[in-house]
Amino acid sequence: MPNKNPSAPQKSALPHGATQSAKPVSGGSVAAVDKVDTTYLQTLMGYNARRAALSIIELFLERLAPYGLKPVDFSVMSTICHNPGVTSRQLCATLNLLPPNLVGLIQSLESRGLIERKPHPHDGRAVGLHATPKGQALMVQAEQTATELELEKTAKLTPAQRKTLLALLQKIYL
Amino acid sequence: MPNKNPSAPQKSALPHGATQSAKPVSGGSVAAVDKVDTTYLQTLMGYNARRAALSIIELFLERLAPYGLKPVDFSVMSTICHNPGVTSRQLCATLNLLPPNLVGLIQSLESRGLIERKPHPHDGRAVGLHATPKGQALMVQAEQTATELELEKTAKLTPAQRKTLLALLQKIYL
DNA sequence: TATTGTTATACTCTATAACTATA
DNA sequence: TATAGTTATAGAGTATAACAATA
Repeated sequence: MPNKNPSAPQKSALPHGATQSAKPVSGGSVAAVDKVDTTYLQTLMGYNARRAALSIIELFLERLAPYGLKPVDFSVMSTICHNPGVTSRQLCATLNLLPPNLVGLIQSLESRGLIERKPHPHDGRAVGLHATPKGQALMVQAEQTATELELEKTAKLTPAQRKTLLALLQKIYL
Repeated sequence: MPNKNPSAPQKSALPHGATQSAKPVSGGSVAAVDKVDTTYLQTLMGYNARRAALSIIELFLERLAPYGLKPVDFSVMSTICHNPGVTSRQLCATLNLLPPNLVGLIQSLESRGLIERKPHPHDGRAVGLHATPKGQALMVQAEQTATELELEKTAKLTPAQRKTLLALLQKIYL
């Protein structure tokens, strides 16, 4: 029984105006769809957040390609820059990544001369990650490019709406 | 030259209080990071939207698993239910999918008896997709489960904030 | 015993090129 | 010539299990 409370309206997974017992049009109900209705999906936060994120990431990939940075590379490099000495494990916890998937990424950044690995002061197991001057210089440019691209993609929003949107999104995942 | 306008403050990709010319602490600057600072990433819409989406999708996968539906399966089935006779090409355009990736998905839904393929009324190349009674019944339940799960994940938001968030996200990708 | 970092590997998701049948 | 649907396949992203070194 989908409706425990009959007074509360529920979504129906049926076309507008249709009911569960509605019969098909005579001849087999083969009408063409002119405009696709996505009313229901647009009520889902997961759907809208994903579509918005992918829309921004699409442009991100294009604009950040000259820096050789994809979204995850960018967020890792940025976090290292702003947190010198951060460990892999801390990056995983902060950015919601899995340790095995970070290994190759860190090695790549190191071989490009963007970061350095130094022994951790207290913990012999851990390794502190530090951006090199080259890495820092790259990220100053990359972060500016990212910020600009984001302002373009959110051009329909006022500064106040943009601030509101950021705060509300963080209420979901933080 | 990163700053065309020196009077406009810019993000620096450097730790708080640090400057490009700041020298490392004596001994090699090997201080441990206690709390990771993500201030900059949190100013990016792409980052926040992605993190929020993944947070919701994580629970979505768990709750919708009994229905055998993953996010894309769900959005496809839902769109077919609400738009009887919709074509694959229309689904691709609406949901931002690529045709080759939809083929196996449609075949799977058909072999499960959730949808039927009927000839298109005007276009001999196209195929109209229709949810079977079994598929419709499944989606009534699945959509209710999805809606409930979303309300849980957005529990920190007021109904007004939730509505605002949906509208603002759509301003980005629509 | 628990944790950091690592290796190997499997699985899923996404993207590209090329083909057919019809418009 | 253009479009709908399909096939095959490659690449990227994400996941689990297990191991060595250190706490």
